[in-house]
Amino acid sequence: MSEGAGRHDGAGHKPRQVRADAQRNLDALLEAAKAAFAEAGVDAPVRDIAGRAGVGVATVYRHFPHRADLIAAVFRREMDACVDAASVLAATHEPVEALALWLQRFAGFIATKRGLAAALYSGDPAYEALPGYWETRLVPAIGKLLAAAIETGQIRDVITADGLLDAVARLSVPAAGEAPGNADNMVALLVDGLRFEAPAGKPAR
Amino acid sequence: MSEGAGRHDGAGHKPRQVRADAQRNLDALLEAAKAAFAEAGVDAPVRDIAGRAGVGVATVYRHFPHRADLIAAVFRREMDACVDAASVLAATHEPVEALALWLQRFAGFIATKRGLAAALYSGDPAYEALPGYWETRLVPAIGKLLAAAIETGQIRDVITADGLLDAVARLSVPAAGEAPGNADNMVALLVDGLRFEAPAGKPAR
DNA sequence: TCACCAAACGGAACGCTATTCCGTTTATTT
DNA sequence: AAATAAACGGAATAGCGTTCCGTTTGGTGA
Repeated sequence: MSEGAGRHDGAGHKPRQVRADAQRNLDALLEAAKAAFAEAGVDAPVRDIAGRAGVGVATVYRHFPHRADLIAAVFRREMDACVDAASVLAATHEPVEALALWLQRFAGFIATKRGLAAALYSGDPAYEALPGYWETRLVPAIGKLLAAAIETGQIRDVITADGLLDAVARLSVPAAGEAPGNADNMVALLVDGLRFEAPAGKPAR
Repeated sequence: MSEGAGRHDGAGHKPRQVRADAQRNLDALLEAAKAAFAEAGVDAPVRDIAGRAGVGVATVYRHFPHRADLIAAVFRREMDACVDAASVLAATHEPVEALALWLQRFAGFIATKRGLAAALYSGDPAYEALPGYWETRLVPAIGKLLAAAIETGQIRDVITADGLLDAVARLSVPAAGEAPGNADNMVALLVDGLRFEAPAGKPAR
């Protein structure tokens, strides 16, 4: 969220600071967009988002040249929050529980992304960088949780971080005409599957 | 041909035949839509499609209440063509070759459906019936080809018709930043994989 | 053959969207 | 406090799906 506001950058002659109100608006915008997308899917109109944030549409377009850029920014931001949650959970829970909790958190994250999967396949160049971000940030995060959980001997070492992440994501993408909340059950089942016949553990429940 | 139209309309009578021009326009429309979708993806504007077909937009909406209905109709129509191709290929080629050719045909079909996968996940109710159609028509078609090919002993019996169809479809969905034509290679590889160590065959190449 | 008429038509009109434009406001600097 | 460029809001533009409505036309019964 914070980036190095360069005091002496090589090229700039007049490194005027970013205006405080601009930064405030940017934050409000991202927050409003997140809420709007969760409520109405990624098709939420730009006007609505601008209205929620209490800014004009031009402000939206100043920060994000295209609507898709805003979507991508919100998505990245939420991925970052997921990544951060991983270390917090790792520090406050037993490894296996941390893994399970994080997967539920991640499933919830994906579940609110109605239409995002569709957008990703739309061919819009704004989304091209997202899969790379996924690899770079999420996979290492879950990788540590998974490794730690395996380390305890309570779950089996039968899946890669990448594979687990992908599976949970697919299970969590909302399908037409499916009861919501089912994804959570399926993810839990997955974790129980990992626990099954583990060297030092027993199946849950 | 034998009734006083409107006087006593018996049940099951056709008060009036479908007008010839209406049928012509419907055909032209489906053809134009198919071309437009192949060229510009499923987001092709209704106006463009109507223009290609030489009709007004109202004519489009008379036949298809919503744009999505037109997309679904074109999709179904092309699925039917695929299904028909299966029996033709089965009658004119050796079983294994027929299977391989049909899979290439199917891959080409999916490859032209830019944005269709996205549309399917959009939640639009017009698409809800398509997966069922898929199961009902395509799976039996490939099932026969696959069974016949296995029968020859030249390929292994290690995959279901459903699974094979699904795999080829996934391989063929155009991905952002991927070289086109790669899907064909991957599908060919899949067939070679089926041939590998088959009782009565040898790996291709 | 011809007159009739509902089915079918074309294109303008409507409402909603993303995106751009431009005159005004304001945070920051001097 | 004045100067100034960044940032602003909202109206304008452009393009979409969908609807409306006056006009045309293929089939039919006479």
